[in-house]
Amino acid sequence: MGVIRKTKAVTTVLNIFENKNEAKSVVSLIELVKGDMNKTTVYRILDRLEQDGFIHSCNGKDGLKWYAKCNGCSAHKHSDKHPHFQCKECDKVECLSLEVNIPILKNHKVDSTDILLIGQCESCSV
Amino acid sequence: MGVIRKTKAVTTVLNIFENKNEAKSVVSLIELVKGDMNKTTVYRILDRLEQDGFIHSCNGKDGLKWYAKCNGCSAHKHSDKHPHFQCKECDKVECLSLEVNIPILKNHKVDSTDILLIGQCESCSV
DNA sequence: CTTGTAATTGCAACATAGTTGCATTAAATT
DNA sequence: AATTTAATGCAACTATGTTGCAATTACAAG
Repeated sequence: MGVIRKTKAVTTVLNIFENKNEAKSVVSLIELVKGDMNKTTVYRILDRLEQDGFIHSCNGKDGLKWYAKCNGCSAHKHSDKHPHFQCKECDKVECLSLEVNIPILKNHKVDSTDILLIGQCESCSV
Repeated sequence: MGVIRKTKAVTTVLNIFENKNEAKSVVSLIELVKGDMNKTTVYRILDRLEQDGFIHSCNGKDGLKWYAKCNGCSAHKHSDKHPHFQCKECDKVECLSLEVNIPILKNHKVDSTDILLIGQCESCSV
């Protein structure tokens, strides 16, 4: 299941993440590849790439989904549980290499976390 | 600015939060008061109540907005920066009274956090 | 290199969440 | 009771994301 074919569209999307190690919102990705492929295709490629561990997603402050390249992930082991930062001025999302330790909750099984820090990025806090 | 009038619609929404101290998604609120008021009104009332510190919002795992009653907040001081928990089975959102301490980030001004723990709630982890 | 098949894509239509403008209604102040 | 202005309803709209299906294409097998 889940063979990923190296189509032109997949290559295009992968290149975007390879060339610049930067998180991208789905909306901006669709805009970026407009003309090369359909928005449906973008959604489907992102799903596949995420399932196979090439990229990971997080929710931005406005409820929009962002994607970024994974470091050290595969379809089997997803080690990308890092927090993210979003600038409230320019909206840019960054992956943070931080450990945030969450206290154990009784009566709850926690199996993932969504941690987003919101504020001003370096360029915007002048 | 921002005078909140005690209209029938506002009272209805406030009662929902007073009677049961439980987070509600906007969608479920609209459904709950269908017949009593328009969905536009629901969105606008939620905005006003949040601005005035009666309720606070958080983003669920699917990017949907959830609201819950504030404890100890006002329009001037918003002390509700607690994390939330969402059950991946039943989707229910709970406020957690936990302190999660975030390491200081150099080059970033952090002024709020969005922390969502995802897993199984008590009723669903049988 | 050709062929078979299953993954991938495009497209149009749809679904859902949320917003806006404007005319109407109704709190609350006098 | 009259006045003022916040609040509401409604319809139309925007944006994000999904689905079904026919057409295309990667790629493995011969």
